[in-house]
Amino acid sequence: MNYSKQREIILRILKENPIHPTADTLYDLVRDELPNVSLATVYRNLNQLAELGMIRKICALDDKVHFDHNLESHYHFICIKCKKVYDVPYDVAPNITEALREHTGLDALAADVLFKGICNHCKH
Amino acid sequence: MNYSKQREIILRILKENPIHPTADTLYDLVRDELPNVSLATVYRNLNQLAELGMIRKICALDDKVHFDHNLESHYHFICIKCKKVYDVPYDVAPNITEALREHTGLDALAADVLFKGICNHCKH
DNA sequence: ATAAAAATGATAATGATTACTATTGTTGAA
DNA sequence: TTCAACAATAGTAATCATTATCATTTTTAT
Repeated sequence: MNYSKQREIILRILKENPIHPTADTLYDLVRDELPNVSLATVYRNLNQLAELGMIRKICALDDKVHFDHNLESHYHFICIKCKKVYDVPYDVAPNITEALREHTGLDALAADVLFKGICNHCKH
Repeated sequence: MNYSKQREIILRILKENPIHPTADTLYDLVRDELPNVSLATVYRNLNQLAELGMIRKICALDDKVHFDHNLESHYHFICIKCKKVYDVPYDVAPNITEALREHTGLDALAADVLFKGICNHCKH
């Protein structure tokens, strides 16, 4: 994978933002710095970075894919009103992959936990 | 919601099948009994039934939505090779909604857990 | 400096899902 | 039972997120 300014900026902006943006949202953010960037470039780079394990994809609702730069084990909470995705600490459900193996014999490569509800901001 | 033969058959076939089918797969199954059914009807009914809480949607990969007639608390395992979705018992990660509240103060209306890996069938 | 490989921007294509519309089916009351 | 109001359907067009294509530009190793 060769260097590209586009990829560097995409990754930096994703890292700066705790909002777990979609490709579309990230496209808008990147365009502030790089007005001629193509939406295809954003998708291409996000998929490449995810493929390399440098970022993660989050399948949050039934529609758009969100992206997460945080590689540590953790989970997510999506607000069904504002659609924001929040991080949830690993401690909430630790060792579930081990529990899966004990209970079912299945080996999981990944465990995605997604809570759905209304965030504190939208409650008020 | 008025009765319709289409909805009855769609729901019955979903209940008969443990495979967590997509709308597309279900469309094929329903057409065996009701050759003139429309794909739009399948989508419309699945969404209505999900809206009413009579079935559940599973956001499994980044692409298609799967449907689940099992309303009991349980989780899922998707095989990254054959794409089949298997049920995982609730015991593997019990009380995670309570754990979420204790750790974060957030109230979750739902908790979706999706393990990814290779199923025993595809391993051999 | 340069040639090969990789990445880009622009846009067309894809594929899942939803919207639209004319028609048909269901329902509850007269 | 009949009938009007309304819900649901089949068929198909439209939408929208994502991916593919391709000519051009950038990166990189020699």
